[in-house]
Amino acid sequence: MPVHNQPSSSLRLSPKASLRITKSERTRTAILNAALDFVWSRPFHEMTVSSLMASTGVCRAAFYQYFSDLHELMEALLALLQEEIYDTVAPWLTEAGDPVALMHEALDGLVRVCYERGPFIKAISDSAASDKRFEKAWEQFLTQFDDAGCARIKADQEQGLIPDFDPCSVMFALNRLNAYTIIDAFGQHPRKEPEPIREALARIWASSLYGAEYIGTESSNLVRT
Amino acid sequence: MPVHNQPSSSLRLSPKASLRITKSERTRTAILNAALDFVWSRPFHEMTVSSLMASTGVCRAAFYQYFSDLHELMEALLALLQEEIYDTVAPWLTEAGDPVALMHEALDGLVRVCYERGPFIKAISDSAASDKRFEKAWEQFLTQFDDAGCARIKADQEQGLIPDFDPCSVMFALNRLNAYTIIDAFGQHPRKEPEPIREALARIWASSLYGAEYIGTESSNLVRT
DNA sequence: AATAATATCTGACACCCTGTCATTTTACTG
DNA sequence: CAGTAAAATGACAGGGTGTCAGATATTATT
Repeated sequence: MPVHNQPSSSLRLSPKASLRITKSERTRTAILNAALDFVWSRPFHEMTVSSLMASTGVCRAAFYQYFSDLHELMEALLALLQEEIYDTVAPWLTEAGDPVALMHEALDGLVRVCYERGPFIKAISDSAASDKRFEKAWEQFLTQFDDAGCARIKADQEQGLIPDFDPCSVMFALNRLNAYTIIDAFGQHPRKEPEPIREALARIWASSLYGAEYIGTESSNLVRT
Repeated sequence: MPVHNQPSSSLRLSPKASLRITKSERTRTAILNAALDFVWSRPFHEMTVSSLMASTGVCRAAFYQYFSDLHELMEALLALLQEEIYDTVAPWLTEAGDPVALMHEALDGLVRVCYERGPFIKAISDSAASDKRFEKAWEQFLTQFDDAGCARIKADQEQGLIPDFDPCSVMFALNRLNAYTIIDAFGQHPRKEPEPIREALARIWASSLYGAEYIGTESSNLVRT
């Protein structure tokens, strides 16, 4: 078993903390963990139901008791990622406070989390290329941030903090910037260094939204509410 | 056969203008055209050697006389796209002149071409998810623009037109911005409207590189050399 | 603790796609 | 209009998928 400097085990699932752990729960978790292990070190397109079930010790056909196919499994994993990322960037999206500082914090957190999960996120994105249903799930994952970010821009535009432009298309573009810069930079071994990537994203977001003077990480003097 | 407002036939290949058109050339072109037709209306992952050869009238096994697999075929198509796109954006990358105006022209052309080829470009990108070799070709395709754009930024930084930041990571990010914004916006039917996308990209590039005052399409007053 | 009921697992099957090969058919060349 | 080289063909093995009836293990009941 290959060793990596960032063990995928950090994302391994532990069985639910319920009193009775049914065999079903254990098997399902074993399959999810086998998938997480797999995509940490090998590309998604090499993952087969056979290879996955081989590493759980359960017969291949049992897989279909838990997932209708590999893409449904990936959908379960995407849900985990979605939650983790949303928690990280939520402050800029929803909370009141200095918008520039919150934006920088959101980008910091995003880069940190996605650097950790790099190859896993790439696997998610890759698997969207080969399944209509999952492609829609991935699209919705991105759209969620489009909508939330768009609302945030609108709010800041009303306060005069952001110049008047079409918030939807700019947010659409900035979210693809983040998603795919991160996937291309952190999706394969060896991953690129996170710090220059964070700086590049921060620069682009800051200058596009709030203007050149807010490019640094330090918080602005803009006070809200 | 479904009808689209942007016929894929605009990209169809015609047999080379040589005196003798061998049967081999005709078959090869027929396969490439079958692939172009296919990916215009259906996702790449549904494309099979069988389905392709069925629409050429030639036996499936003949496919392997021309390409070792579907991804090698896609590599041939990527080469076409690469040429077309490079020609469009080359002015900003290489020529002397007002850098801001040239950048806007490059983005104009890029959006125009990629809107035309939308679903085809998405097929290229999708196919990179399922083959190590082709993934490298796609990566090189992007890296080519990273390198050229990075050199351009450096040159403009030396002239004081662009502030001092790490040109490589910013160019890396801006190219992913373009590539995947375009793929997500124009890759499926119905495609998004091109104009708002163009504006969003232009705004982000202009403000990130040259500053907020050069966001409009009109050329700047900066004169070079 | 024994047994009934239910949940989980299993091996075997048909299906589809791939890539290869010996062979046949077709096209180019002199 | 041959003769040779190129192209196309059908058949094959290999490997992956998803399903099912039947076997086995787990849980619940008395």
